[in-house]
Amino acid sequence: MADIGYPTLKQLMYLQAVIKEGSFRAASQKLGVSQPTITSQIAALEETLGMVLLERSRSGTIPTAAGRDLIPHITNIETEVNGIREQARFASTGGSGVHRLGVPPTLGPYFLPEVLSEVHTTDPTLRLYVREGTPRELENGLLDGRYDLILTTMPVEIGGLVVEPLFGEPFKLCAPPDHPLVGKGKVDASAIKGERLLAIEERHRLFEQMQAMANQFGARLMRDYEGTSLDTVRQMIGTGFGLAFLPALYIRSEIAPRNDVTVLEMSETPSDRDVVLAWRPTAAKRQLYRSLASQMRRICRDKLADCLHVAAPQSTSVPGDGDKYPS
Amino acid sequence: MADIGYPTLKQLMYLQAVIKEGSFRAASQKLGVSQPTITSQIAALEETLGMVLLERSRSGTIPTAAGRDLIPHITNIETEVNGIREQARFASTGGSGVHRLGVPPTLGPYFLPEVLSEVHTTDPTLRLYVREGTPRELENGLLDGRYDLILTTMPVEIGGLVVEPLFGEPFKLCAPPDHPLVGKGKVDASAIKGERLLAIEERHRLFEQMQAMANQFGARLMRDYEGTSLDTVRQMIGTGFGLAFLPALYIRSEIAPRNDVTVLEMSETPSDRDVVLAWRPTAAKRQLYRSLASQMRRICRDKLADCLHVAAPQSTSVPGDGDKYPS
DNA sequence: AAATAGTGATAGAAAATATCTATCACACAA
DNA sequence: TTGTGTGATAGATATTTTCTATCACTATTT
Repeated sequence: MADIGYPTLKQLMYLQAVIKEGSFRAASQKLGVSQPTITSQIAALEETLGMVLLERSRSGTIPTAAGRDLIPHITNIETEVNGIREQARFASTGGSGVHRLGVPPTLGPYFLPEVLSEVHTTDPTLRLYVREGTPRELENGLLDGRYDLILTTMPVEIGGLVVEPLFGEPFKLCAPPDHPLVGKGKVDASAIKGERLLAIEERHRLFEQMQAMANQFGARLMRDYEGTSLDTVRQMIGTGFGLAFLPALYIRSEIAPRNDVTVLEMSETPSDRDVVLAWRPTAAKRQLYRSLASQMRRICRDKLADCLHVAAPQSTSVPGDGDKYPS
Repeated sequence: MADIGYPTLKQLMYLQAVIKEGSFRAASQKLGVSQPTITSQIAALEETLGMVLLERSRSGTIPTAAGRDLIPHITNIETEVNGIREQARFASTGGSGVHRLGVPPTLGPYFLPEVLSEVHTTDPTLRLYVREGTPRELENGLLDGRYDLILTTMPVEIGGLVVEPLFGEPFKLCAPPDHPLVGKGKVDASAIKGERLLAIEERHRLFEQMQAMANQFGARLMRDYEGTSLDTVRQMIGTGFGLAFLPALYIRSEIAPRNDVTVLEMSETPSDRDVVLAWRPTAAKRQLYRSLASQMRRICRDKLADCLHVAAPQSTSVPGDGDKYPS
């Protein structure tokens, strides 16, 4: 839009006040500036826009048709500016606002419900907008700003992020109820040597961990029947397809309340997967994120200690993090 | 809303550009200002609002949650500001805009349809928002800015207005079809001496004119049966209640097409009512209004000369109009 | 008729803000 | 190691905003 200049917000507010008060002097008193300020700023506005906006007389002033036409626009602008200021006010009173949290689908849905209620009670102004993605997607999304922080599992591959350990999540061997190993007490590693184990799809980080566990016990993964989700894997176990290692939070959430799958106890347990919260070192709300991580650890210690190994309360950073930003 | 300051429009536009372009330098190139200008203006905005709005790094910048939350507001403000500029552009290309025209209910509905079509064809950007009122209401409304201009009849009682004569509107005597005077040729004034005439309600200027005409011919107004509108008066004439003087434009619009009322021809005719267009001497668009008055006279001369006495093409001002504003 | 009180406009000075150039410190890529 | 990108800082300059003092005019009051 060529030729026509830009008004300033002050000019528009001065015009609105003159129209409302009916005179330059009344408006100047209302706004706390001098009357010549109002006169000159409105003259400048009229020159910028190329329109006469007010009819001036010695008994006061009324808007022209052109001036009147601007009023709805100015009212809308005022509303938006006050919306901005309201958000600023909200932020200044400690409001935490909306933050986008990325989570893996094999973890988020089984962990977040355990903690978000208390997080929200503690800070009603903090709202977490949760979205799922694979660890690769989560890390890339954190880097390019699509997430503000992510819940993920080690290893975090992109350098330079702040990484706060939350807990280690054990895996447990699950079998159909009529499997020969059920009811036989602790299962030795030799019992599943050569056994074919079910697994989730390869694109999940969890697949690699399932692969590592199978290798650890001399078992093999069935590559012909991969589950698209943990629920699918559970269903396959329940219908007698085979055994699988499943994560503890999933078991607690989706298997413990049922009896279609039996959780076996092994004499030798596979390694935990280490769950962490991560964010950019430049994040404006990094103090808030650190507090959030601490709170999540505490809730895990209070409520989930029987099935998780809660991490020690200190952060680490992945190599590449400079001294510039305290984590 | 205490404490929180006001952003400026430029600051908001700088923030929006940085978020969109992904870096201060790209935004400064896009906006044609130097990069330190962007840096310092956004820092000032963050201080005004008390919020960190951007995460800065050496690879560019992304908005914080607080910064992102401002984007819809800034977009709305930009839209409204461009709406203002669009109106300015429209005005600068000769657009006439919306003007509020006050008219008497005994005249406006019978006159405006004769002229507004051509007025609109001549200037499609001129829109007249028509509202009715009594002459007293019209003059007061013009003074306090509720109307931009008014169609009214003389005398204009408030001083200091610009008054452009349009035409003189004759009155004609109307009778029921079976009245003894019907079919008797021209009616002498003596024929209605002592006759009781119908009239409109007293609050209309027209009532005074009907009173004057009755006095002129030695007749009397019926005060027991006043019509609330010209249509009501016509209906009363048609059902044999009596005679009345009615204005020529009303007759042309509402009676000529019917045969329930007969228009008599008198050897002595009553005075016209003088119809004028009036506006404030300070009106920004007074040149437009003068052109409008000229055009209305010309249309009356072209189309309505058989029933109106069109005024000469020059304006007069009611005493009280200073030399300050050309009319 | 004179004085007073209100209006918006103008002139020039002062204050405040915005923008500039030059340069810095840092990180990353070649 | 060098070159190229980023945002930040310092100080100067330019521009804008606001002020005080006063004007011209009109309407009201005395």
